[in-house]
Amino acid sequence: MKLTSKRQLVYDILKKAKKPQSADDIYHVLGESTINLSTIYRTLERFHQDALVSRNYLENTAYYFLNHDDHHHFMVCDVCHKRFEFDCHVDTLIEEIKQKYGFDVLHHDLNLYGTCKDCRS
Amino acid sequence: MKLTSKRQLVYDILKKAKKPQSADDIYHVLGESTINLSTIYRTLERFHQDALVSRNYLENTAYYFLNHDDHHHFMVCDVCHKRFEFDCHVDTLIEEIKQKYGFDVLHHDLNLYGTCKDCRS
DNA sequence: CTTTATTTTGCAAATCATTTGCAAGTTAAC
DNA sequence: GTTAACTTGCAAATGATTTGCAAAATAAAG
Repeated sequence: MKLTSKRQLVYDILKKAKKPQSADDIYHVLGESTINLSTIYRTLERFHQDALVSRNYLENTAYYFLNHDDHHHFMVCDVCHKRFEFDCHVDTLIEEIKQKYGFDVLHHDLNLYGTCKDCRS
Repeated sequence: MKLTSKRQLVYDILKKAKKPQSADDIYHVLGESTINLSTIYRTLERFHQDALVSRNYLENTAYYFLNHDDHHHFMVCDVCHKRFEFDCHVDTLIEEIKQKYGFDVLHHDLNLYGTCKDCRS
């Protein structure tokens, strides 16, 4: 894979980001004069293929984050639609899956939906 | 919620289906002369709001299944792109989340990605 | 350091899933 | 039955993502 300036830009944003980024998030950070949206999509897809990033779908939008990051998971509140991150420990679950189905799990995607603390009260 | 013939049709399909169905899946079963695609979308969304069905996103498509069904989760193979269902036991995880964050989890969404048994050999 | 082969990018248009406005049709309740 | 409220079809809009193609950038070779 060639190291180009555009790819570097996208990579740097993912590196700095505290949360998974959608193509559009990145586009808004960089600005339309800096990079084309489709370049971002192609870059993210490429990174994903080359196992540099992981992808997580929230609703119908893809979010990407560097693979060596801790992975991210969200709780989405049905009432206020805010998103909260949570720590996930599914290692034992994944180990069970490997044993049971012979499926080698490389990444996973876990979202929770419900009502957040504030909206419950 | 009014009981209409179109809603009945959509409900019956979800009832009979062995796997979660996308709006398009249902549309293809019923045929374009029977129901309009947007009616299906509206119906599924309504069912979802009224907690009759659950929704699961795979890639950027929403899949729906009746709430009293066992819930469904998929393992998606990166190589052959086939989808396999697996039993999931995340009850303890969800209980932890409630304790830790005060977030009341109503449903969840868990997909695994990796390499399936056949593609590993 | 120039030439060449290969890959990447921008742009515009296409595609896919989903949503929406509006007028016409259906349902529930009086 | 008549009315008020809700649902549906249709066509057009939207949002996320993909694609074709020609121009630009990069790496490789000379």
